[in-house]
Amino acid sequence: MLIAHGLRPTKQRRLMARLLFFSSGRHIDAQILHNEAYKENERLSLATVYNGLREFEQAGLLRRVAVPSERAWFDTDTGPHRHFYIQSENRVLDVKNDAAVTPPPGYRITHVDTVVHLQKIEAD
Amino acid sequence: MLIAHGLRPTKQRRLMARLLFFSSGRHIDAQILHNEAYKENERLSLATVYNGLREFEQAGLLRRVAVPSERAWFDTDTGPHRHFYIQSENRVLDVKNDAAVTPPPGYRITHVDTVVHLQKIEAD
DNA sequence: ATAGCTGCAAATGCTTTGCAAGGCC
DNA sequence: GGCCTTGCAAAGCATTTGCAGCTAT
Repeated sequence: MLIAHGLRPTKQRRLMARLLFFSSGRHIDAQILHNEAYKENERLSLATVYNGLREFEQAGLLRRVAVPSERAWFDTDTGPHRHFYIQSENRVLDVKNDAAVTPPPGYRITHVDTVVHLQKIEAD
Repeated sequence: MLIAHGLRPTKQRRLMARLLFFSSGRHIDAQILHNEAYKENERLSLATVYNGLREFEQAGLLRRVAVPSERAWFDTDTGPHRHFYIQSENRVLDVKNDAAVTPPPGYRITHVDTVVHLQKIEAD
């Protein structure tokens, strides 16, 4: 998987990949991933986690989620789908149903933020 | 306007309000606003701009836009509408047409990020 | 008068980077 | 072996905060 995306499969990157993709549809930030590595008694510097997440993102393995948090969130599901964000709990969830957006019980929608990402078309 | 939103109309806040709302549908961050203040030969500390933007946001005069920029963007239009974001130029635009999302000429859509903001419903 | 603001600088928190040491092909 | 990667610490940014002095009401 790493090789297929042009990344050398080092010990650290293999660990990160294992933690990230063992279960699907995960939402993580650098701290969380770093903590998980420590729980597995693996040494992994925080800087390497940041660099690794950026590499994975550029390789198309992760997608950055646009939540107004002070931290950067990544989603292991790179396909098109929407997110719930609970600011008070700093938590990110997937919108399961693709048709209707139904908030989880006990929560109400305050507002919806839609950002269409653009890229300049190169001239020939 | 400031008084109506519970903010004391100090010199600095009046200046910020003037810069922000003189024209409509503006997208700004703290740096931009600070620069504009300097162009008008007004002294306004960057910290005051940050604090002011936060106050304006909490007062409902501004809305924070969820772009994956390292800086926080604010929109003077607090109504529901969508945004374009051009990462390479660090620029935010409104989606004009409410029905179809048509990118400006010369740009193509890379992906769409939708975040539904939730809030916990307080128990009675 | 007095509660609330502002300015400055320092602190904070997240993220990136420089560089020497180590690992992968 | 040679080049890419890691780890650590330091640097870099954006943003917030502490506090003394100032300002609306």
